This record gives sequence, structure tokens and C-alpha cells, in this order.
Amino acid sequence: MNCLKQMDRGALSDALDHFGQRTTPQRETVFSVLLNQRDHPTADEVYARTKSQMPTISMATVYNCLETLVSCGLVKQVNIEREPTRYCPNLSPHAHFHCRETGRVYDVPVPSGMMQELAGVLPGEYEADSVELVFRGHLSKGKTK
Amino acid sequence: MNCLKQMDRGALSDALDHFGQRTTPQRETVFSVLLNQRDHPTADEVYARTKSQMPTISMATVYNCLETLVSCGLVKQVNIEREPTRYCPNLSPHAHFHCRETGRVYDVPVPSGMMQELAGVLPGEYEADSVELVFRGHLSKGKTK
DNA sequence: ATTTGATTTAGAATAATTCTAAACTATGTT
DNA sequence: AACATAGTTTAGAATTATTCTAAATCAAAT
Repeated sequence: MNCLKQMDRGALSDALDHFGQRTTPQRETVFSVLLNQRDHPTADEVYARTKSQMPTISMATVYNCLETLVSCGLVKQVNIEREPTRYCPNLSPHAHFHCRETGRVYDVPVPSGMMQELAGVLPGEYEADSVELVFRGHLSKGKTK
Repeated sequence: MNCLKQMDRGALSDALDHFGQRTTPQRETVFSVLLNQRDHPTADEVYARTKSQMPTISMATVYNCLETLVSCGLVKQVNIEREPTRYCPNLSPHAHFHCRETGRVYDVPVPSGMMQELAGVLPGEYEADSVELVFRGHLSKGKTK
């Protein structure tokens, strides 16, 4: 039994429905894994965590599920340099901070006005449907958070 | 003979010197390839272009040279989704626009004030040394630019 | 019940990048 | 000038995240 709150379960099947896709135990479990530990795991990490709840799941299915969740807009991919893609179920507007020392990725909330402003720098002929903002550096005063 | 303007040649050897690296024909040629056609080529594309001027160069050397140029701060890597890394010699503050239809990447100048503002959204404990801003979408009115 | 289409699965294939070790080059030292 | 040293280039092998393939499974709809 995967631990999806009723609310999240609803959001999942609504979104899947909307794109003509089925709600499956694999998709539910992968989604719950992302929601229950929000640290931007890689596909490998999602696989490991999902496997502990559903030992028969395969890597290919994890990739399939992640791709499905992304295409339904429930999850975002986070691409950091040449590293494996990470997955993030935070849908509110935010940026990412990548610590060069630990490799960890943190969500950084971005005021909604800022996103508007960003869109404003684009010349008219560019029509953006997504904005990605990534900071890189390190955390000061030994904070690991 | 690679076509590096005297100015760029100087910038190159200064930067290399500063990091204790030598100025080599390979590095000069790869750098000139980036400066002479500013369309964010992949390593493969840089290889092909460089090979036409210097037929004996190897792929490994192209990767080495690109890495060297990046580490000296003369060139930036542009990572777009899961695609191969692209290389960009534009050092002025700018964002990138990735057209989903053509796959092309465009530089978008960003007013310097905007970069300051962006840095401002970071909570105190985060110390960023780089900011990456990527828009994705499409170009309107058939403009290919 | 049967057909149909979607989903899952294991394993093979792909492709960008990195690694390795040998050959080459340049530089500084005697 | 000869030599040692360290940096660079090279071809090819290795790595690794991801995608592909084709068979098996499952679920929904007739």
C-alpha cells in the first residue's frame, strides 16, 4: 500500500485521466515516493525507493512513470549540468539551488512577480511556456539544512 | 591558420596563462570555431567544424579544449534538458531561449539589474556564483531569425 | 468470453561523455 | 645542445544515463 494522501491520489488520477492515461499501482507508488521525500531524487533513487514498496517494479517502468507524470504536469524535471535528471513534485513557482560541495539541490521560492518580470525580458517573437532558473554555489556557515 | 582576431587571441592566452595552461593550436582553433559561428554548437559540431581546419584533431581533444576553455571562464556550457551540452562564448549576462520546434538555442540579453534582482531572491545562506536562466517555447510568426 | 489497446517488464541498444595509456610537444635546466 | 619534466594530444575502450524492443500482462469495452 503506497502512502498517497487522498488529495494527492485525486490529483494524480484527475491529471492522468485528463491526458487519457490510466491510474496504475506503479504510477501511484512512484508519485507517492516523490511526494514523501522531497529531495529531488534521480531515476535511480526513485527506483530504489519504489522497489522497497513494490519489489517487482522495473527500472524501465520507473522511467515510464516519471515520463508520464512529467507529461501530465504533475512533476518537473530538474536538469543540473551533466548529472542525471532529478525529479521534483513542487509545482509552485520556484528556482533551484545546486550546491557544488554536496551536490544537493534545494527549492528556492520565487515571488510570483519575479516570474512575470523574467518573462518580460523576452523579445516579442519568443513565446515561452516554461522558465528554468538555477543557481549554483555553496551554502555558507556550514548549514546543511 | 585559424581566424582568431588579435584581441581574442590575446584574451585566450591571457586566460590560459592565468590558470597555468598553455596556448596550443588546438585550443586556439576550437576557440575560434566558437567565436566565428555563434550558434551554440554541441561538442560533435565543434569537432566537425574544427576538423575542417585541423583534420588531425581528435574528439577527445575537442572535449579537452572545451573543458579547458570553460574552466578558464572563456566559454559557458549550456545544458538544455537531456540534450548534448552546447557551448557559448558569450560572456555578457544573458539568458537562453530554447525553441522546442527547431531545437535551436538563442541568446537573450538580460538587463544587468535583472541579474541583481534574481540574486536577491536567494535566502542568505545560499551563496551563488552562477545563475542559469533558460526559457523554453517557440518562435511566433514563422520568424526563424 | 474475446478483442483491443495500454502498461509493464527484462534486457539490449544507444549516445554523450569520460577514462586510459601511449605518443608527442614544449619548456626549463644543466 | 642534450635531457628531464610536465603538459597536451590522441585513439580507442569504458562508462552510464537513458531509450528502445518485443514479449508478457492487465484492464476496459464490446
